[in-house]
Amino acid sequence: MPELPEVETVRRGIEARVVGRKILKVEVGRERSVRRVGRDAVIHGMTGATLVNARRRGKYLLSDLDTGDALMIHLRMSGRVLVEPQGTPRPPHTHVVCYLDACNGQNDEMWFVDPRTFGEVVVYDPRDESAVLPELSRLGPDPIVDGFNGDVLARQFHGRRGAIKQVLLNQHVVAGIGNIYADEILHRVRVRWDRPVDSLSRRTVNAMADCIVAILREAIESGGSTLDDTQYVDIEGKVGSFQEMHRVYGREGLPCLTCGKTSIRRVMVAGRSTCFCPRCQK
DNA sequence: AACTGTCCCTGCAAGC
DNA sequence: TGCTTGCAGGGACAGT
Repeated sequence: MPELPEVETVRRGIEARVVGRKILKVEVGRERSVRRVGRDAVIHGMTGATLVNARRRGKYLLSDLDTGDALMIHLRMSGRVLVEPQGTPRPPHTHVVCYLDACNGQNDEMWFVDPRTFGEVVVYDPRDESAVLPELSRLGPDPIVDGFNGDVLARQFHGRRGAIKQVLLNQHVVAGIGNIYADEILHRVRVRWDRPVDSLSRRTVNAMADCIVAILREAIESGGSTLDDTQYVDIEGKVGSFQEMHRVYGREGLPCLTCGKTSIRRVMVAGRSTCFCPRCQK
């Protein structure tokens, strides 16, 4: 599932393959993928426009257009952005198609593909950002884009209560961490998912900040994590490899790779599966 | 303000 | 074999 490292990998792909190319024509299949502003706004907003950059905040992909408008793509659970030569058969659930101008003699299409349709494509006037995308202004710091360390994390934890895992999943606290990386981060810093956030020592918070940055950076270098359902692939359709480095996620019943003794346990927390080592994580 | 539960949606796997 | 059921999960939203 796309979390920060997967979204960052897609961002890099858009930067390399789409930025600077004019969008000649736009087709929207399923209205639900453009539900926020509607079909006409997306078609009219992107037709004839050129992406001038590819940015990211947490799991939000953002681009400024040369028309003055902006583009936001959120992959949510199952969204993909793919760039393929014009005429390539499109996969099922291709909801938005952008025809790109020729680059090195190649006419390409950029597709937004999303089986579960939780993802969305938004084109908007940046002056209306707080009205169209109010959640952007509420996002916490991005561990890669923004300066991020123990001081920042301690400040974000201040006044909060509840289980550390749910706090890490809260995008208002830190932007970009999802279910997989939350489990991996907590395992590396040896903290159990249900530790109250206000019970963590300052030393542990510092270590956790270091783990957040380290794991997310390592995952970006691996091109993200692709699970067995292969929902996530990069813009070229290639799978990531960080799942091979997972030490808890998807390893229920297997021996912990750190202590080598205890089996990884899985419990459901707020409807999300949570994997941890009962021996290593306290 | 911050927390909890519900909902959205489809594909797939397990169970009967 | 073919149905039903449950699970996967990000985040907005409503309710507390």
